[in-house]
Amino acid sequence: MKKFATWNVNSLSIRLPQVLDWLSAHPVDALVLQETKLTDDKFPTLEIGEAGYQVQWFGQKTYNGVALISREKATDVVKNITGFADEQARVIAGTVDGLRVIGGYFPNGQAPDSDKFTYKMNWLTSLRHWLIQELKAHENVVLMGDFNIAPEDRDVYDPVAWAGQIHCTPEEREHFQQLIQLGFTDAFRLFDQPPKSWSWWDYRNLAFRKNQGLRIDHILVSEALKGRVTACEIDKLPRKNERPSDHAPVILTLDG
DNA sequence: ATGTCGGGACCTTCCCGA
Repeated sequence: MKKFATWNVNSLSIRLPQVLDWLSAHPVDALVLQETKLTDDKFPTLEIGEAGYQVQWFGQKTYNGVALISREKATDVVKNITGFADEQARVIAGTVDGLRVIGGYFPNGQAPDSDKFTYKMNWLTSLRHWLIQELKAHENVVLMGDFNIAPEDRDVYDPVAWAGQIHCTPEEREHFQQLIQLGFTDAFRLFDQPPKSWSWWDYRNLAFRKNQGLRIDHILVSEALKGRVTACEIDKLPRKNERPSDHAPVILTLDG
């Protein structure tokens, strides 16, 4: 049995103790983090090493930043999308125990009429082209992270209010479906899930208390892995911590 | 409710991004 997870921590400086606590309760084989918001020289390699994990990291000042934490050292590490020049640190990929693990912090996009949305569309197109190559090179691929896309209306607490809004536009959802068409499966939807399952709740408006959220953090598995998936769950517990991230971790369990 | 966070700088208060 193997376990993989993704978590947007919204600043690893603030959240490191929670990440270490979480790892001791959930000793996963690999965990990808998003929004570390740390330059590479400030990355807490020592603390993560003391917890018994290897780590690869790729960050920048103030914004973005990703990491791949794993029991076994990741090899063939790639930072950002090959073939897409990007100022922003958003992707880290590595091979762990024969599985290609790709962690992504997809652009937020801000608003459908913004420059940031155009960037998001270009980023998604480039990601897809690169993934075609990754899928040719690796049979077992796990693509996970903060996609900043709610794929369907059932992934949105108020689909009417959010219709056409960022995370829910037809263009973003089309990009998500194009990833699925590469041969990926949304592991969360392989199983019956509680209704109103979200992975993100706005800090504002008492959103978590009212369970007003979106499912925008995902774990996609390649065709060869689909039959090995035995569970995929959102762990809401860390969102109840005293200084929580606005995102909850998502956990994948594989047979064998 | 444009309601909260986190980081950073023109730094104890504002701005941006989410």
